[in-house]
Amino acid sequence: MYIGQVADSAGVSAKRIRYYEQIGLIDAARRSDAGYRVYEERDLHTVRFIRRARQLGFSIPQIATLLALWRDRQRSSADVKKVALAHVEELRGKIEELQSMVDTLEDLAERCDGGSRPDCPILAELQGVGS
Amino acid sequence: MYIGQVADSAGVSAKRIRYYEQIGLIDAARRSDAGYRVYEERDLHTVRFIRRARQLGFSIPQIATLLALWRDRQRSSADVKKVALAHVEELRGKIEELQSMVDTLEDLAERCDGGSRPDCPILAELQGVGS
DNA sequence: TGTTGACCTTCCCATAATGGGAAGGTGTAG
DNA sequence: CTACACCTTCCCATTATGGGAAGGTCAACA
Repeated sequence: MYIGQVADSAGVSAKRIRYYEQIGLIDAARRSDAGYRVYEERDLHTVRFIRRARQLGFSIPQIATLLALWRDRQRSSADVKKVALAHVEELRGKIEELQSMVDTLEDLAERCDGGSRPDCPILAELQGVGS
Repeated sequence: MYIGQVADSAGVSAKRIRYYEQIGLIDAARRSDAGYRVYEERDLHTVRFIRRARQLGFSIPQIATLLALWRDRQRSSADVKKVALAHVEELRGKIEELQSMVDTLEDLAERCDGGSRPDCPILAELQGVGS
C-alpha cells in the first residue's frame, strides 16, 4: 500500500502522514525500490487511531502517549483514563476562557445601540472607559 | 516615553509592541537620535486598546478593523456591533467543538474502569471499535 | 573619567500542526 | 511512446508571540 491509499483510507492527507513520520509519531515506513513509502494494514490502523485522537483534541505528544499505551498489553486502564481526564481539564479551561469572552462581548453588544450613532460601549470598554 | 515604559504601562511586552509595529497594526514610532522608539500618551492608549481586544479573543486583523472604527468619528455603532457579534459566533463555534470533545471523552472515561486491567473503552474508541 | 547596569536596537530561531506548491522521478494504461 | 496520476524532497506560509545573541546608549556612581 502506498501513502495515497493510506491517506484516503484513513481520511488524512499524505502530507500529514509524512509529517507524523518526520516527527517520530509513526515509524519510518519501509521503502519500495523506487523510494516510495510502503505500508501495511496495521499502519493504516495507526493512522486512523491518530486521526480520531486528533479529532478529540489530543496534541501530538499526548497521542504519542496514547499510542504507547495502546500497544502496551500490560497497560492499566487507569493510565489511559488519566491521560484522557487531564485532557478534559485542559479543554474545560479553554472553554471557560472562551465562554467568559462571549459573556463579556454579549453584554457589551446588548448595550450597544446598533444604529448609525457612533456611541458604543464596546469601543468604550476597549478604550478602558469602564462602560 | 521609550518602549519599555509603554510596555510596562500597557501590560504587554516590548517585543509585542515592536511586532505590532512591524505588521502595521500600529504606526511606526518616531525615533530618538539614538534610534530609540519614542511614544506619546495616545500610543499608550492604542496599545492598551489592543491588549484588551486580544484578551477578548479578537484576532489582529479584527483589531485593525476595531482600531479604525475607534478612530473614525463618523462610525456607526452598528459597524462595531457587527464585528463583535461575528466574533462571538466564531467563539461559540469553538466552544461547541471543544464541548463535544469533552462530552465524548467524559462518556468514555466514565465507562473506563480505571483499575489495573488493560481493557479500556477510550482506546477502543480510538481504535475504531465502536465501544 | 571610567565603568557598571539597565535600557534600547536588529536579526535569527522556535513554537503546533498542518497546507501549498515547485521540481523532478515512477509506473501504468492506452 | 506518451499521457497522467502518483510518489519524492525541499522550501515557504500560517498565528502571535517568546527567547536570545550581538551590539549601541544612557544615566548614575565611584
